[in-house]
Amino acid sequence: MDKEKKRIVIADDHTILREGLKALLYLSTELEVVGEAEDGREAVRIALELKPDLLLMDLSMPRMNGIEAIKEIKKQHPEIKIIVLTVYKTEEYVLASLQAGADGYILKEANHAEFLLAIKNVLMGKHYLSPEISGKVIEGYLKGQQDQAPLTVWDTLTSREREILKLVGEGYKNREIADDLCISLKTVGKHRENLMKKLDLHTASALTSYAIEKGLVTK
Amino acid sequence: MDKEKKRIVIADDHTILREGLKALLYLSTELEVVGEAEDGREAVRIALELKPDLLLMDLSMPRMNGIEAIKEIKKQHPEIKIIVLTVYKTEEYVLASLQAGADGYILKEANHAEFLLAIKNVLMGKHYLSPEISGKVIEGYLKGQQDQAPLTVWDTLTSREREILKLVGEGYKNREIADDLCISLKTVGKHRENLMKKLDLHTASALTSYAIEKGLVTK
DNA sequence: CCACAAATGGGGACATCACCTGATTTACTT
DNA sequence: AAGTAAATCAGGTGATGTCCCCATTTGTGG
Repeated sequence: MDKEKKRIVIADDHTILREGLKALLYLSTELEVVGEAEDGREAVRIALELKPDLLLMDLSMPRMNGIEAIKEIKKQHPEIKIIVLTVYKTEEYVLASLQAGADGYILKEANHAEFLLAIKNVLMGKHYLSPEISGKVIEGYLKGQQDQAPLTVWDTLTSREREILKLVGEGYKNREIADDLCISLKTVGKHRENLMKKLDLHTASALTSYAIEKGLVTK
Repeated sequence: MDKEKKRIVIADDHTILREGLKALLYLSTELEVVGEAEDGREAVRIALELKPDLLLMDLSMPRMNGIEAIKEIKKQHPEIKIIVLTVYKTEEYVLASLQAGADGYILKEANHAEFLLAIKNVLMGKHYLSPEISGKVIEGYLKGQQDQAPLTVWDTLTSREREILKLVGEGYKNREIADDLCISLKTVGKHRENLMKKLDLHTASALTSYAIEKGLVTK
């Protein structure tokens, strides 16, 4: 096909999985792993820097979850193909991933062959969904077209607020969050303030509690 | 060393991880993957059937968890070496694994080199624990050998401290906790201080996080 | 083009908390 | 009877967080 190998980046917080995938992809003559990331933010940075052909992305990662990372990357470089590689087989994750711009969605219970098939398809510009989930997604996708009025408090949060909430939930203090996101301490405090107002919570602990309850925290 | 390759079985519910590990181990001339299992029950069956030199075991698997599987296997064939490969880095899992008879414990965030090192050590009859967890565990484990006393940090907490921790986890502030328990604000602060010292945590959020993780919060 | 929301930041008052120094009382163990 | 751990409380300092005020920039939709 191509003379050049396709350049791939792997984003997953489990090093041993990344190394395994590398070894797996190393067996292929058409693919080459050029970078790795162990959290969402790093994934965005590496993707924008290396501009790989394909990005394999886990969903639950520290610091920034996969969905946000996908949005960020796709916004700036829609040509970078992204395949979600996760354990979640429920609709909400699949839909959220697709809406964020993912080109493929495969489960960690997939085998080598399916894995390569997904990569091949996505690199050719097609989409790929694991057979286990494709069924339920299509109906949900079609159904989700007409109605749209969930509007829970959760839905009123901006993506940045969710990002801060996740970090608060992981126990970071404002100073650390500010340094991590390269924004002012005041801004973090402001987001936190807005979060507490929207959620009607009044302590850091309550925010943490909420974040964990919402499944925002990886750990 | 040996003329024959060491025979290894991998038990993990994520196929892609198993395949990745196989590819990784395939690079070694001394190791050979002879079997796989995707849940605990299967792991027991395969292990007893193939009697491998080494078993790599995930902890969270369908049907039967890794701990139970380890106990079962070790009961019948103590000579089969078992390394736990998991995402959990909390003491309780480590201790439970060791008590069940595991010979090694490594995290999925370990890299290739550490992974091979662990395998090599365990195959030579030694034990191996990931550096990230070895510190806190070794003391607790060794200590737990002679005297029956505190096995985990958790066990060093007094009942009052657990009571405060629960309330912290539910998002109450010190003033509220004090009123609730009819004690001084200072006393609540002291308990919190002791808790943080014992648990090596440094923010209210981190305490909350810990409390929830420990299942202390009902809600 | 204008309005609005989202994200960014600053100032400042005040509350809360983290972390240290002590202390006393009670109760259980040796 | 002495020793020890648990639980209670006090004082203090500096860090952190809460919650108001305000502003600017950017993008998106009417």
